[in-house]
Amino acid sequence: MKALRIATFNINGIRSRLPALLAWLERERPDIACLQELKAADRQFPRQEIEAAGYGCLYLGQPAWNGVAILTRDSEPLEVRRGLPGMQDDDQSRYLEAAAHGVLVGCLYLPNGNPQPGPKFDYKLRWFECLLKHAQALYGSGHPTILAGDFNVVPTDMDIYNPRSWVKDALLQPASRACFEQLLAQGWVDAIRHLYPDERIYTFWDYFRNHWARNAGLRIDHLLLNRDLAPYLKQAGVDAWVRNEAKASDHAPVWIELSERRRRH
DNA sequence: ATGCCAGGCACAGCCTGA
Repeated sequence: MKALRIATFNINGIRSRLPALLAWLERERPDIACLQELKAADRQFPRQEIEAAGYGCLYLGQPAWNGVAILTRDSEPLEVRRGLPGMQDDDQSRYLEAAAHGVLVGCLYLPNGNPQPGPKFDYKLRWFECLLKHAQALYGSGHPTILAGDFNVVPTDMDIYNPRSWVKDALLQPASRACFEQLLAQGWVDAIRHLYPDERIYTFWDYFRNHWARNAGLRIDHLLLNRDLAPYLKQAGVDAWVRNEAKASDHAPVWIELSERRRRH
């Protein structure tokens, strides 16, 4: 394993946010970047600009909504899968899987699920069940694997500034949290929480109510490592400076750094 | 209980996000 930096970023519109994306790539130089909420059809994806920045890319878009991409520095990602197994008739672009830099990467944009209860929440749980099934296979695959993306789940009350005002939100529902806990029960390591067990760390601050200035955030973007990759985890963090820029996405990038050698067992 | 801000599209008010 070579030292790697892997990031996930819900960009909230890759076309309107392209200058911010390029500035972030240039400053942070992630080896692998998973993007969500492209809000662009494939023919609108800014491939040339991203390649000019030194990144190969795979993308699964659709007009106006959703959309995921995997960017790899100085290389071409090898596509493994587009779409989640069991969701073949899903018309929403939410999952892309690729191999790059010796790692298998699943880039996901889990459904929001609001309002709940209702069909959108049912769809979220159905999608999550398919993810759990696929994640189980990936976990024991023998390949160093990461699941990265916007999971649209606040895992615990420590992952939100104030759960009371969100108690009815799909992101905090016991059923949503139970699915996330099932991922952890499979053995996946939540990189941020593993390295910072007691800290309040957020990845999303909505545009309402001055939440960014008040640091009233949620942690919903996650990087999960399987048993073959977790021993290499060295560092993790949030590029909060991105959220402070003009016309920023409501999410900030989250990243991990892997070391060349195993660090733990 | 609802709107708040923002992107995208049908380019004018909706729909969606979380």
